Amino acid sequence: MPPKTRASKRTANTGKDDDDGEAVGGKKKTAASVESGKTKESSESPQYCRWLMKSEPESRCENGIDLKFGIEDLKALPDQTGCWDGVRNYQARNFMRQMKDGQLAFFYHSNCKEPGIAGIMKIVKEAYVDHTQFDKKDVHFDANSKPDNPKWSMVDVQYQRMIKRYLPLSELKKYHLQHRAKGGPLKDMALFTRARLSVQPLNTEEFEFILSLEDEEPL
DNA sequence: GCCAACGTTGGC
DNA sequence: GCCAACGTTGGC
Repeated sequence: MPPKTRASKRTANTGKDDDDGEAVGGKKKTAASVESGKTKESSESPQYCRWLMKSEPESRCENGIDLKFGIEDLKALPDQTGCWDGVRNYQARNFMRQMKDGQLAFFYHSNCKEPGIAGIMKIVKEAYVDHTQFDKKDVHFDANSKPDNPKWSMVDVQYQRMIKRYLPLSELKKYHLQHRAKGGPLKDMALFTRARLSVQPLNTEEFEFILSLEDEEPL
C-alpha cells in the first residue's frame, strides 16, 4: 500500500489449513512434485536461490484500497525497502519461507498493460509474520488467522536496479515455447507452467538466461 | 471487461 | 476424501 512504508502484494484467498509450516512437504504429491521443479526429486525440498515475485503496477481498487505497487513504488520507499505483504496462497507463502537473506528476485509487473519483468530486488529480511492478516481494515485481513498461530508470512525486499530493458511476458513466452520445443533454460519456467503463482522460484539457468536478455535485441 | 485456469470451500 | 460450486488471478 502506497501510503505506508510497505509493499503490497497480489494473491488473495484465504485457505484453511492452519500454519502447517510446510504444507508442501506434507501434502499430496501434487504439491510435493510441484515444489521440486529443479534439483532431483527427493523427499527434501530443493533449495532455490532465485525468485520471481509479482505485483501490480497499475491502480486497482479492492474494498476502496488501491493495490497498486510497482517497482517505482518500492524504489520510492525509505531505504528502497518494503515488506512483501498480502500473499495469501500457501505455495507462494512456502516459497517465501524458503528465501534467504541476500538472494535476488525479479520484480514482475502483472495485471497491467504490458506484463513483464521490470527490475531486480534483494531479499533483506527472511520470512516473518505478515501483520496485515490481523488488520481488519487491510484488504488482506484473514479472520481465520490468530495472533498466537499466524498463517501468513512476508519477507522484506530491497530495490536493486531496473532491468536494462523491460522484458515483456510476450517475449519471455516466445523463448519458453522455443525452449519447450527444442530444449533450453526456459522450458519449464514457472511463469508459464504455474501461471497463477505470485511468488515463484527460478533455477540458476533460468535466472542467468533471463538476465542475458537484457543485452539482446527484443525478440 | 471478459473469461480460462486453477486454488479453495464445503456438502456429502 | 471426492468433487461441484465458487472465487480469484491475471493475460488479453
